Amino acid sequence: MTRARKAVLDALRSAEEPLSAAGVIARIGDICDQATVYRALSYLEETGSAESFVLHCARDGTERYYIAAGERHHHWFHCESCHRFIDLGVCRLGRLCDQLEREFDVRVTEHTLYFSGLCGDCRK
Amino acid sequence: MTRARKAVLDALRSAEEPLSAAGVIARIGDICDQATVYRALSYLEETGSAESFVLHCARDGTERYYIAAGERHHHWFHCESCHRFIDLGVCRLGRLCDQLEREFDVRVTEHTLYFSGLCGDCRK
DNA sequence: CGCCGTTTTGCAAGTGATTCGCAGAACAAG
DNA sequence: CTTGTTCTGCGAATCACTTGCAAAACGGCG
Repeated sequence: MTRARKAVLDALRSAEEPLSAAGVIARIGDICDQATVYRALSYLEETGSAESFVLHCARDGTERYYIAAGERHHHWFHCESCHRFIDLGVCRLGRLCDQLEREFDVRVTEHTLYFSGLCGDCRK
Repeated sequence: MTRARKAVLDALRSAEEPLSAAGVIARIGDICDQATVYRALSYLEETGSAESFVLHCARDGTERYYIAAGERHHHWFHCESCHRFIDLGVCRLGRLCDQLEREFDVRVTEHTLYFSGLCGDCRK
């Protein structure tokens, strides 16, 4: 693993929430170029060390967010007010996926799911 | 409802699947300008006549897809081979949303969910 | 119907996120 | 150390989408 890729993976691991490319660059942009960050993120995803999803948020626009891959994949809640993410724990769609595969005769290889709204703090 | 907006809404209604802005423009680009299509899509979504989600696909890249709003919102399956969408029927996440709201003390105002993989035809 | 203030449109240029081309740097194997 | 391969930085390009602005369409109302 090269220096740049390691730095990107470390950034993802130490973040407690999904990071956009811009987020990664904000953290380690001094270590390597933004093109390198993008390439490293693609590489990490291709090799299974990271996962990503595309999320649109009013403040930051549409960006792809990355997370270091863990044992099992998680889903996230995004607060539209403070723009933090809350980890909703491991995926609960296993049964639904199976059911849909049977019901619609498809092979589901991946799914994208996230929730947005207001977190407890911002709702008060 | 203006001519352009009506044309865009008709395009969404007559499509049996989510359309990207490019898809709409392919259908009615001769009637109005692409900027108008984008503006009309935003307008339709703001006023509740359409819904959208952002999907990434290997062939077409990352685009926002729109559907004419029906009684209840649906979720979709996207085939990575023929790039067609399959309507998976109305949302089945009601219970899960409620549960997550209680479990994590959040207010879920919207969610994004779609599945990708291979459809029955392409799997053969 | 004609006038006037508001909205919408077309066109062209601008943004923001992401990707690419290319030449030099870092590596890996022998 | 040499050589072939992979990775990086830098700058330019691309893609999806947005905006500024002037002309066109619309909506009331006298």
